[in-house]
Amino acid sequence: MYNLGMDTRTRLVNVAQDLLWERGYAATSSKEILNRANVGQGSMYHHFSGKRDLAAAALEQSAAAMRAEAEALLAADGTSVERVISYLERQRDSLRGCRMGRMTYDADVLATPELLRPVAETLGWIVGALADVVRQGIEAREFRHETDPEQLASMVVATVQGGYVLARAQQNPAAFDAAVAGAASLIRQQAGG
Amino acid sequence: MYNLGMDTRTRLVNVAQDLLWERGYAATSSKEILNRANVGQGSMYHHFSGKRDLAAAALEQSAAAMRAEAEALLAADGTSVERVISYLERQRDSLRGCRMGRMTYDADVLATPELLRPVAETLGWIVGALADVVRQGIEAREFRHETDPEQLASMVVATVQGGYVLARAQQNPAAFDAAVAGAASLIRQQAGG
DNA sequence: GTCTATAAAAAGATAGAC
DNA sequence: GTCTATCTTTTTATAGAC
Repeated sequence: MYNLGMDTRTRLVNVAQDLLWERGYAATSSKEILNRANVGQGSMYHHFSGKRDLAAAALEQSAAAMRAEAEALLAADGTSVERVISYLERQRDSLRGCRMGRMTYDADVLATPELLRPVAETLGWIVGALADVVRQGIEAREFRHETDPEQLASMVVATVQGGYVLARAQQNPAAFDAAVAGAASLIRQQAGG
Repeated sequence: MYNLGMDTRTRLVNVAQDLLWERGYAATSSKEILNRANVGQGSMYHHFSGKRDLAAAALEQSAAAMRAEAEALLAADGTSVERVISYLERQRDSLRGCRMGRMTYDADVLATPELLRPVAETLGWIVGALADVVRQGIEAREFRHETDPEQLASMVVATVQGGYVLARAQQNPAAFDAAVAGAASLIRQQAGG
């Protein structure tokens, strides 16, 4: 799974990415990472200064991946309205939640600048990128000219993030789908669809 | 703070409520609860079977409080649209986040039925109560008749939950305010405001 | 009913052999 | 570069005095 031709350092980072997504920072032990990566304790301390340092590398990599996915989605063809809706309705494993958003409820992450930074930057970047799409949509007269791009973009990202919370609470992806459908429906209406 | 005329059991539950909100379940140690409540270790094991049992009592109490707040808000005077908007724009300490919603990113909570139940029930109840308000608004012709009450209600609660995530990521309440304003604006438009 | 003392396990980190 | 052995602290839980 994790040790097919990858070097030790890469395996450690990949496993840490998965465990941070599944269990968060505080609830993930170094030992669990080492076991899953089939690596001895000494190797981690050779490549990293400790658990926090490894987690920082893992979060940076997850942040880059998430940003790349969003970048591809928002740069695709289609009208502005279509691209905003496609961000909302993109196929997601909603019970897994967001690997960046979930970190905001990990007290140790909030208290550790190098762990919080990738989270803040990634979510901030996505809101900004969506706001740009909305601005284009206003110029193209797809959205009403009174539309506040930053507010609409924030609402879209918040709906997705909050949809994860609702779905995980019910252990049912339908709760996520309902929230997203509600947002998409309102956006289509105001765009005159 | 916590030991002014309250009995030991009550103090333990109140402190546990606060710490679960601040740090979650896994990251809160029994010792931290006992210290803040000024209670010896033996007392906790006299009143509760252990940390999980105390946390379950604390979450039940927080769930009841949160539901009571929402109940009061949604039962207030005003049109349906006004009541939905008032839920969105209610004054909140947005950097603190939601004491129920945050638990969905605590792996131990998801794996422990007695801890997950109050979370699932409370968020489910709020979505249902908001959907009822929307249904009244459709009958009163405030909302378009094609409006899906469950979807709109889910979107409203998700916007709030996701707004917390955005605000905590940026450590800035403005991110929450923007998301909520975006949702309120779309709802007012579709309601012909 | 409340306390302290203690146990047993798990955590993060270090030392040093290979 | 990687491993195992060990140390220190913290965590949850139990025992038993008062």
